[in-house]
Amino acid sequence: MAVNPDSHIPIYEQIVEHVCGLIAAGVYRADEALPSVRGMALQLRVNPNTIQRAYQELERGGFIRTRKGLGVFVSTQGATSAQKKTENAILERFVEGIDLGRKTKLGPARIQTVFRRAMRSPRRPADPNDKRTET
Amino acid sequence: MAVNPDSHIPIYEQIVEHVCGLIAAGVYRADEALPSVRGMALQLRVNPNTIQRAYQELERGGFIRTRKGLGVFVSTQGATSAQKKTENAILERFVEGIDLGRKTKLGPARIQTVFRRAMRSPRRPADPNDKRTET
DNA sequence: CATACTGTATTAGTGCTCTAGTACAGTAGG
DNA sequence: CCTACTGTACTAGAGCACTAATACAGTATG
Repeated sequence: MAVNPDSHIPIYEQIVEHVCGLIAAGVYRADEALPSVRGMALQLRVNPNTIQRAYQELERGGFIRTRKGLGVFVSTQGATSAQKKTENAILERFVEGIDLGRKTKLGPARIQTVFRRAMRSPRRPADPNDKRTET
Repeated sequence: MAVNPDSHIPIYEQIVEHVCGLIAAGVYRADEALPSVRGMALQLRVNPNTIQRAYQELERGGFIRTRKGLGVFVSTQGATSAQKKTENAILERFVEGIDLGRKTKLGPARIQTVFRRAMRSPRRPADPNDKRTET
């Protein structure tokens, strides 16, 4: 994963969504340790404080548990919570798009066509408006 | 339309998308005048400069033409351009959502289910539209 | 020309994000 | 105990995006 500093979405939020996705996908499992604050900061080339803020939000969301001196661990219900959150995020994106379509008087059929096209597109191509980036 | 100042999307960009949608929908037709910078500012309760910036971007995108002392007008190809742009915006939202789903290992069927649910939801403004009822 | 409307430019201020440095607190292991 | 690793807290500052106020410039009309 690489952070996109040009996005209007703050870096710490990009990280939150990224890590949340990894937990939801089962890359990090319950009770498994995530990279340390400093380690992750090195890895993503951002300031440790930025990571800390992301981890704070993840803890507030109940996805992880942090323990001083030990590290950061996926919480027991982390995976299911993350999955729920991610599904909400997906729903939100879809509703946003559909809303746009309705506003410009596109019919449902047309909107669905666009969706099918989106399903076919393999992966997000590099975009100036991109909100998240890949590893 | 109500602007959402709490969004991480800048107000001027919200306005750009909004006006673009109106043009695409045919609410404003070719050569028709849009509300003046100051008029729109009053209407949306934002600073005229914010409107100006939105109009600047719309002009750069070729959707409108501005003339000192006269006003702002929908360009000849404004509608078709706006439709194209809007469809791209929709596609982008969909791809974003789908991408999220893929990252969390959701199958296509599951993703489509979420989409259907989104299609059913009548309207979901990500912002409280009725947050303040000023004059 | 005077007025009143248009859009434009410039400058300033506010708030948020991010970075940086430093210090503190808990745990593990030699 | 000492060291080295964990997370945490705090302060200060730079940079940037957004907003705001004000002054400038062009057009129409009487």
